[in-house]
Amino acid sequence: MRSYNKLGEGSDAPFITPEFTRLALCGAADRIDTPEPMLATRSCVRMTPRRSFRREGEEARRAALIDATLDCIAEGGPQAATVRAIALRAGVTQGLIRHYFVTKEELVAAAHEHLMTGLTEASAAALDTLPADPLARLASFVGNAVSPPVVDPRAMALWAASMQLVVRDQAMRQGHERSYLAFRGQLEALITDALCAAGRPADPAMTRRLAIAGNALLDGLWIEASALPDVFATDEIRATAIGAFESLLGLKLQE
Amino acid sequence: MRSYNKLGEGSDAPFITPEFTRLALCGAADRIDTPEPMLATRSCVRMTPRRSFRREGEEARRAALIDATLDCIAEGGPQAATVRAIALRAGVTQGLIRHYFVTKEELVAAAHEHLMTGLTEASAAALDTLPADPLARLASFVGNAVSPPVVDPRAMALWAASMQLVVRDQAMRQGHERSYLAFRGQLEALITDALCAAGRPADPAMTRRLAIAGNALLDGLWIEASALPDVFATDEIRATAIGAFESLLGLKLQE
DNA sequence: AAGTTTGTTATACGAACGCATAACTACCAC
DNA sequence: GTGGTAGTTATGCGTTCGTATAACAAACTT
Repeated sequence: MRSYNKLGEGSDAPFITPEFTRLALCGAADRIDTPEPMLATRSCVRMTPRRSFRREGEEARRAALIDATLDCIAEGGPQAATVRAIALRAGVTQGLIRHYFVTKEELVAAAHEHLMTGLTEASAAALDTLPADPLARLASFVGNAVSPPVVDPRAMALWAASMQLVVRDQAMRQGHERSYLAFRGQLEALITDALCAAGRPADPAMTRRLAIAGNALLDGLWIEASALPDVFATDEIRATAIGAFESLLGLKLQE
Repeated sequence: MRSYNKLGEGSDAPFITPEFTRLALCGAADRIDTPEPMLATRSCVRMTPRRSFRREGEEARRAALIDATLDCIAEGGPQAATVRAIALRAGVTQGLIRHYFVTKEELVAAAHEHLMTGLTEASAAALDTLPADPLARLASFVGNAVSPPVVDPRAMALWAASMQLVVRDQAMRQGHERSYLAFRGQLEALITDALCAAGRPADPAMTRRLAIAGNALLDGLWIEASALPDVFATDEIRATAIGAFESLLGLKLQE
């Protein structure tokens, strides 16, 4: 009857194996609140056998917990990332979280840092796969930034969750500023190269302003394409982005 | 000793009057958990007199509760918008929320709708105060969209909170799509007028693409200016936005 | 002025939460 | 094989949460 909170919210998710289901039932034992707490564990036969487990390395466990945390936040927002939901998703019991993170807040912070570094690293790594010609390079960079897999509802949800923290928490804001400036710096370098390749002047004040505007354009298109995937065709967003950059720079980036 | 959740998070906020403080203490009565629940209320003298109150109209109460909800979300995210915090902020006790909204979820939905309609209405009303000349009109519209008071960390926090819901909830997504298209439509009309005033062709396919790009540019600049107010000077963002629009449209919007 | 209505307060309840800790067992050294 | 260690599970605790409902009182009716 009472259901103000989603009980067993993930019980029908595809990743829930039978073992996890048993865990979920098992983990709910603190709700049963038995008057006699069954302290005679020695002589009492256990109805449910103790869950078997394997010892994983510390890095593997931490990574699994961080991934599970991000999954929970992406799916249900920060309030859905409870220690029980995270543990269920990571395939462990909730007590283990305390073994690797002294507090849940610390786990969330680690997850956020993992997310941010992953995004900037992915962006940097993508540069290597871009064509060498500066104009085609810029066009590819711009097009990729507004196409899948960069455009992704899950990433968008995580980004929105972190933005809430950014406006409130100074440390978060500093981290966000760092990653923002890093991305904008990449874009500015590409713009400078493209202008030079076209034999156009590349005044630093001008490229800075172009990078600010171009970055905002990419951010906005990324958000709208991720949040409203049905409103645009993928190639429409891509063509719009590249066309806008052509107008901004006064260059023809593609034929 | 235990403080994993912010108890009395707003107890030092300036809007907390002494009366509210008493309410906060009073409202915590369900923690005392007296063994005998003091049912003899008739013969028992009340230690704390019953809080006096005034009957407000339904609209006033609903508006106060909605405002309080938005304040809570803006300050501490969705998880900070508990019924107790909302009621404290609205100057009522928590039971009253149930009298106007059958569930907290309904209150949050009403708050979100109020936020969205307020934003779009403000944007539409601002059109009336703009200059009549189409080019100056577009320039003013663009500049205002990336300057205070539109640029505002509180609005940004609320927007980020709602975006989390947008990617998850279909009804939210439809509402977001509506308001997005409404704003983009305004911008497209301004762009069309500006192009015509300059004697330039205004092909619908072209103005649509310009509106998509221009909207994304404004969104991105608004987000970055709101989230990182220290990175930019206000007039830098403004000048960047107008300059970018000049490049996009191939027009001179200001001298 | 007394009675009625209903907006509002006060209190209680069960569920879920983060955290703490005891019990257990997989794995390693020897 | 036989401990020993520590990674992991199982369980409990106290708090806060959303919701439910009884008690009260401000405003309205007559």
